[in-house]
Amino acid sequence: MVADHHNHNACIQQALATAETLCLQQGQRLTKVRRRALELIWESHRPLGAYQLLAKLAEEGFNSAPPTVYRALDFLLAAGLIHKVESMNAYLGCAHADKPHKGYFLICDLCHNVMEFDYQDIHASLVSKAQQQGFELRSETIELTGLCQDCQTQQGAQ
Amino acid sequence: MVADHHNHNACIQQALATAETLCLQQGQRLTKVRRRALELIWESHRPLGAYQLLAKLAEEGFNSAPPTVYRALDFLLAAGLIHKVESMNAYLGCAHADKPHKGYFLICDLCHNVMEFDYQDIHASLVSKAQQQGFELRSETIELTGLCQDCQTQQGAQ
DNA sequence: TGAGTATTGTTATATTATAACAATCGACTT
DNA sequence: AAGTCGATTGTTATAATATAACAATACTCA
Repeated sequence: MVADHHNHNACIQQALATAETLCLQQGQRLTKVRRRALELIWESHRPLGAYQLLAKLAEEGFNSAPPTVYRALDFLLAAGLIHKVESMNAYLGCAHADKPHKGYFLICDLCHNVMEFDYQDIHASLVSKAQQQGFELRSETIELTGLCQDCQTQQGAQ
Repeated sequence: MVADHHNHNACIQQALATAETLCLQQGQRLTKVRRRALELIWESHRPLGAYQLLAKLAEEGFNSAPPTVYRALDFLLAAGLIHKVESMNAYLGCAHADKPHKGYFLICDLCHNVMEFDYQDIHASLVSKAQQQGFELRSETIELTGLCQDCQTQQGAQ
């Protein structure tokens, strides 16, 4: 069981509402399976693997073949509603889908919770670093692992 | 054909020599298959997939079952002689194996060449960012994609 | 209603990676 | 030189992640 640091239900509802709005604005269709996939990803609150998600969808009567889940994931990624955590092959709800941004993550090696963090200055450094080498930046994968505060405390307590 | 921006042969020899030295110092054995794997990774000069590497090793008479290549890769990763590019599931020679460091990469979306870049200030920012959230950093995955200078030029020329 | 596009269903397969246990090798001891 | 023990490699099987290709259905809009 994960401690509930916040009202997670509310943050799921918020994310879904944002998703509805964005899709409407952009003439994209948030179909049943896409919507439910997004909701399930948010419910997990830590990165969810494609096949874990597929299993949950299957339980609810959705088609259980891989393309179902990968199509939903592709859609949600393209819409900026989720991020892929490359180092885990797993997917995570994006907390700021309304403001296009890169996902910068802190991933706990023990509890596997993930925090998205702010990055304006780091982003600027990276862009300028790249420019120095004549490189035109398109995407950034920033995934940091280590121990979150809770897990440090628990380790110390043992 | 890739333009030869430098004497790549020399840089492979350098890398192999460093590998020999490091392994000796640490009482690790750079066996035939490990040595050849490292050499092949360097020869490609861009990230090489595990099964691509396996195929090359097989051509040369090494065992052609997956564990062969994954064991070699695990060894080389643990020794800091190569990096894994998570966003490509591919492996790359480490240019500074003698100084422990994280791999920070610029990856060209077109030619797939990869540049490792320097990062002291970015590293410092990331550590402090993490600390602000009570997070103890262990590993960093920094993979930037975009267009390298050559590919920008070629695109413009078309 | 019909035509055309987007979405989903379905089957098959590609790609990346690991588990488990047996055989062999190397380094060191006696 | 033979014995021992741990590290390395061989071998078979399978897990985990992801995509291709084409058919069927649903949605949109004229």
